[in-house]
Amino acid sequence: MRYSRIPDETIRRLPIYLRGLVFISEQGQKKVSSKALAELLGVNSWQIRKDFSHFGEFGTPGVGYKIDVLTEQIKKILKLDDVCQAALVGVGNLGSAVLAYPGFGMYSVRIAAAFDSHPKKVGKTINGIKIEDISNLKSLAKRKIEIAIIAVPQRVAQEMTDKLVQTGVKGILNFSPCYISTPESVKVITIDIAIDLARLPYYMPTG
Amino acid sequence: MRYSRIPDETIRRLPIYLRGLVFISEQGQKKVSSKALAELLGVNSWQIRKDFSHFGEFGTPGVGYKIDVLTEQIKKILKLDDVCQAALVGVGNLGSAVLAYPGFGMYSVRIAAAFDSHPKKVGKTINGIKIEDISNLKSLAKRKIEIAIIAVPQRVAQEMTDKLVQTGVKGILNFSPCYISTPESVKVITIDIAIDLARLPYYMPTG
DNA sequence: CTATGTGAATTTATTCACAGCA
DNA sequence: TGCTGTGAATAAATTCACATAG
Repeated sequence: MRYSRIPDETIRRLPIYLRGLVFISEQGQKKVSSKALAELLGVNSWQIRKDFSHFGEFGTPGVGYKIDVLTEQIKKILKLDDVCQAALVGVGNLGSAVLAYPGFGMYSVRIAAAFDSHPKKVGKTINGIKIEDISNLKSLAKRKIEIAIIAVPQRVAQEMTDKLVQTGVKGILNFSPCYISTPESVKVITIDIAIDLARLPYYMPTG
Repeated sequence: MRYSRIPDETIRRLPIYLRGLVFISEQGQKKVSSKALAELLGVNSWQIRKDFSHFGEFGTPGVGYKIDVLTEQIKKILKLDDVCQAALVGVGNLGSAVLAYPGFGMYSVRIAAAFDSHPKKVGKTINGIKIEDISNLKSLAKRKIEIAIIAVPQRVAQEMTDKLVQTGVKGILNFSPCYISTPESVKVITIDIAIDLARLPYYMPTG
């Protein structure tokens, strides 16, 4: 079933597969079977094959998948073929951790600008990125930055979002622990680092 | 349909509802309708009602839900009625941000210990928590800490996990960007802060 | 008249089992 | 023989429509 609509759940898993493929590739491997990838990632092999089947056939029965071909395909589906520039808004504890995080490069995303409102932070350089004053946010339009990562306190999250939308940002990764409202055309993904911890006790054996 | 098995997706959403309820409560409200809560959180009202219906009936038709009753119920379902102690392993950039994060208290989780292997960090105090050497990990068993948050490099994530399992930890929140293997009895939830960013371009309009 | 709670319908996702290719 | 790719079967989640309660 080539090129049917790709289920959202499959899209959610593709970056995980990508991470696994990069890992295996770094170990010098050229090919991988769905079974081997599944074991590395803690998922089922048939799930992987079904997911891949939604956007083509590039495995070889009896052998497996060529890692470079598969990696390229997944990046293409996720629209990660070109390097994408992102801006960070809010360089507090969490924002600093995001700025220092090495894992974005794998997904072709580069943090190219950082903003904060605190005078003590503005002007400092972290990881090669100079922190700019929040009033500079409007320069994003000219700089062709279409992704923003916000890590600001809840009380200013919506305000920052509105400003970002005005500059023409098309996607926001929201680390603030609240819903932020945007036009249909601006996609938001929210990560609340506490919220997953909250369901851990539910799954833990009692006693 | 009282007390049927609660779907996993409902469990995933309960902490979000809890966050919303705490927010509304802080504004002095005592009651809330599914519609008002839905608007605050950016979800559907029927989804909220359906979710709640899996574990009881405590709304009043024509009025809404009493916030305190609902909050208590959700905490009970999630097993968050008692305060839960957690240990942090790995006080790097991300670990420090976790340690400073104010949002865990809402879910009755308190970070009670922190560990690192780096001699420069051991002995320092962050947010009232003194960082201990990783060799002290075995003391967790005596201290009745059953939740661990790991934020260590991938190459030592499995090793730390194995040690934590040995101390009797029953749940792990994993910020390391890799799958970690545990016995059935130890629940793992993984958060890779880069992985959600990777699917943002897919949902962004092209052009 | 308003808002809950829920059966039924629909949509979506997972799992299985195996045909078919290298 | 080993592994992919996929229809069919199953399971799960979402959405709707409305009876019912305050």
